[in-house]
Amino acid sequence: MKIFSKSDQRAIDKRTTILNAALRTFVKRGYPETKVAEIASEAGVAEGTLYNYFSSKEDLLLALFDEKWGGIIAEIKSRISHLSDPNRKLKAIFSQVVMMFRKNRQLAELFMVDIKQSSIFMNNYTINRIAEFLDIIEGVLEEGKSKGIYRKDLDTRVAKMVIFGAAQGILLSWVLSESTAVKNQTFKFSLYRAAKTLKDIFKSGLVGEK
Amino acid sequence: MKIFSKSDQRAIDKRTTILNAALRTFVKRGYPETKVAEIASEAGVAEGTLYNYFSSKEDLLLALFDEKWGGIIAEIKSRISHLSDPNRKLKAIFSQVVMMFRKNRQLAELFMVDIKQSSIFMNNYTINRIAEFLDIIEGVLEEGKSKGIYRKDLDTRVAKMVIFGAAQGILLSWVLSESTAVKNQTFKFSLYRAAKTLKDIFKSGLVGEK
Amino acid sequence: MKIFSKSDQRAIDKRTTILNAALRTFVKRGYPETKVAEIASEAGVAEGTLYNYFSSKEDLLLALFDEKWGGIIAEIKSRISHLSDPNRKLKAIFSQVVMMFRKNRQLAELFMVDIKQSSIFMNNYTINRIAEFLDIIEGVLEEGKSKGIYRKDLDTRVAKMVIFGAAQGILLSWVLSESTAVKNQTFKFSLYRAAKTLKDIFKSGLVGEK
Amino acid sequence: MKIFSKSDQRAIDKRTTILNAALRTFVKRGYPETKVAEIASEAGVAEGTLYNYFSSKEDLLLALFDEKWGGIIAEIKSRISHLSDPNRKLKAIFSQVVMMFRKNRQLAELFMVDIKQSSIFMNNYTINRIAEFLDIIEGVLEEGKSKGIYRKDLDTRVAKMVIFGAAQGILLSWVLSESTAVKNQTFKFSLYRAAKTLKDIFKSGLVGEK
DNA sequence: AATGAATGAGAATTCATTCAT
DNA sequence: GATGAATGAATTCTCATTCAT
Repeated sequence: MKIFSKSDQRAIDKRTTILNAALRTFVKRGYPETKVAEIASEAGVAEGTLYNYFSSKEDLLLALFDEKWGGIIAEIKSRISHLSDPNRKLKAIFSQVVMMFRKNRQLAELFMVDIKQSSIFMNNYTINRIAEFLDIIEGVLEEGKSKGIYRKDLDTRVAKMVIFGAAQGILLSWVLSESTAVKNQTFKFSLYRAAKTLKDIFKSGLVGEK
Repeated sequence: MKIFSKSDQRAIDKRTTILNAALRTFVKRGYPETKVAEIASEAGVAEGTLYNYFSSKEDLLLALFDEKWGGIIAEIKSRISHLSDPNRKLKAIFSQVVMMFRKNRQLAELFMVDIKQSSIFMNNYTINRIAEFLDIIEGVLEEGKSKGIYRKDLDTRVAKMVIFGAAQGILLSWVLSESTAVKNQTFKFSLYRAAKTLKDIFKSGLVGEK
Repeated sequence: MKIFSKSDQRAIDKRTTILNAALRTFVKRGYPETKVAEIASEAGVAEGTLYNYFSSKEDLLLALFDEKWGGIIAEIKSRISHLSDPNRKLKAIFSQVVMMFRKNRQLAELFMVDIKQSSIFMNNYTINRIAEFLDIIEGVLEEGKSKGIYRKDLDTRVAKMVIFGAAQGILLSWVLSESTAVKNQTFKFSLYRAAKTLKDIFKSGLVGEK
Repeated sequence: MKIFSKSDQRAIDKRTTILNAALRTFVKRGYPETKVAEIASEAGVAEGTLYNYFSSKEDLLLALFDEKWGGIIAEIKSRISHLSDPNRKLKAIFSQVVMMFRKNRQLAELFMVDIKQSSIFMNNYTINRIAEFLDIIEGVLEEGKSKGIYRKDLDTRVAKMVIFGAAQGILLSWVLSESTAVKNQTFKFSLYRAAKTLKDIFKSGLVGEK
């Protein structure tokens, strides 16, 4: 069953090659410092070729965000669809994010640091993409409220931001923990330990289980 | 007791004038889109003059961060020094941050959105300044642990990031809540209500008190 | 008697197809704004194919000029060969040009406006082609002088340029008369009326006959 | 009586310097082939400086056209205001143009050849500037008609284009007469002789005086 | 100290042409 | 002959910073 013709395949390969080269280079230099020439060179194509697949340097960042983020969202939706307990759903959401980012650390750096260096960060499009993720969380929280698992007075619209922010904080810690700036600190950051702490806090607060 | 000579005073005034002009302009346009000429014009001085007080455009952002952030830190330290209960200290920290940002919304936008658009974000210096704030939180958490108020197994190095991230999430919500992209949503964001939600979650988790 | 083989014929058709597509596109966008890709698309062939028939984009313009202009010259020569009166010859020359351009307004625009936007305008080749036309006029003028119809002191080398320029002025008027810039003017340009004015002026000057 | 301050004067000098350098370079290479870097170098300033005085390369051409053309128009208007005979006025107009271009041959080349290579040629602005000149001619022709000097049936709207085109033809001849393409021709073009021919033709047509 | 004109390095993007298939 | 993906040279304009006045 051949889905793609040879030339389609070639195009797809090249597109992916360029996208991956862009990811590596954006991460290595940061978005603004990355020169188009460098991406092309990294991908082993001419600069012009790059513009056969993407309309601009920023489009490259947007495409990267779109594809990778879309993949995460899809995976999360698929995972939590099998679960009924809101607590398990939240846990699944977080593990999925953590796993995803562990598998591709560059992605975490790109999303946490570089995506904000571009004007696309404030685009409606990007905001809506992030909102998708927030909406999943809010849905779970609402479900938990209606099932009597979460407190009745929980403001889910705020809570989702708290959770999102907290997760961001964790990821930022992780990213920074290996940056040169904090490398010399003795503290060894463990993403799994951090996720556990996060879960504990949201489960029962800072105060002990008692 | 004269501390500053007249010319010193004039210099300080001009420095402050420029700094405030920079703040307004950075907030209005975003850091990368802000032209030095615009800051100078906004401050009513020549471009060259600006360089008598700051070594570069980035230095301006750094100075802004430094002074404003430093003020917040100092204020927080002063406030919590009178308190003994870690919970109250945490609350004081948050209210202080919220009040500070409420008073100067531009500052919130700058720190939440623009500060990351500059490479100074990853500077050791900036990280250390943020670390100062994180250390205050960690100190309170550690104090709470030793006093038996917080759970023994709380990973304070992670928890401080969670708290910081959560606070960032709240502030980002607030900033975005009035962006054009989400303006049409009916949800009216209240910083106070959000702060309460944050406190509740950290106090006892998502699950209800009882 | 077969002059062209089937494949020759096909080739000629394609050449003509491309040439006509180029004419339409040059006229629509102007020479510099016309992209080779657009001509190819308009002609329904691949970009590469175009280079099997023409060596460059400029060559396309040159060929267009050559063929169309050559056709006009040939037609003119044929028409005036039957006439003996220089005045009638001049008139025939003008009517022929006017008719030619009326039939293909795009051609007029291309020759009046776009041909000058290419460096080929100053090519020896192009100049010589224009010179061909000028020489026909000069020939008629000389004939008129020797027949005693035109004044003895007429500088035919100058006069031919005057006539050529005047005709250009008329054509330019006509082209511009429908440009947006002058469309709102009430003046409705008539190419025939203009030709008559031209003839009258050259026949007896600005001053009235009597 | 000091009209300009020192810095104004400096700015004006530099503006003029750049404008003249642009004129020389446009003429030498043609507009499209002229690189901004070359103009800057020719003017002895940095490239950036050029953009302190003109907003773009095209603006430079426009300014050149504007100032030089405006000067010609103003001079012509001044000259013919003292005359009452339409024939003398027409003659004055032509001599003025010829003198102007003789004094600055580069200008003639620029206006006849290069100005059309830019899209500004079809700008409303440029067309209106040219229309100014045409209107002067039309005014004289109308005056001649009402004074009974020119034929009653003269279509002045067409005639002005004929005259303008004829003048253009003359100037083009002159410009081309020294181009490499026709340099080897024995014909030595005389602008004065050409102007006389032009006048004769318009005065009494191609046919002799009597 | 203040000025602001001058600087010039720096980079994204276009598009005619080529050539492997 | 036809294709169209790949090429990469080539160029304008920006703007933080400098420095002569």
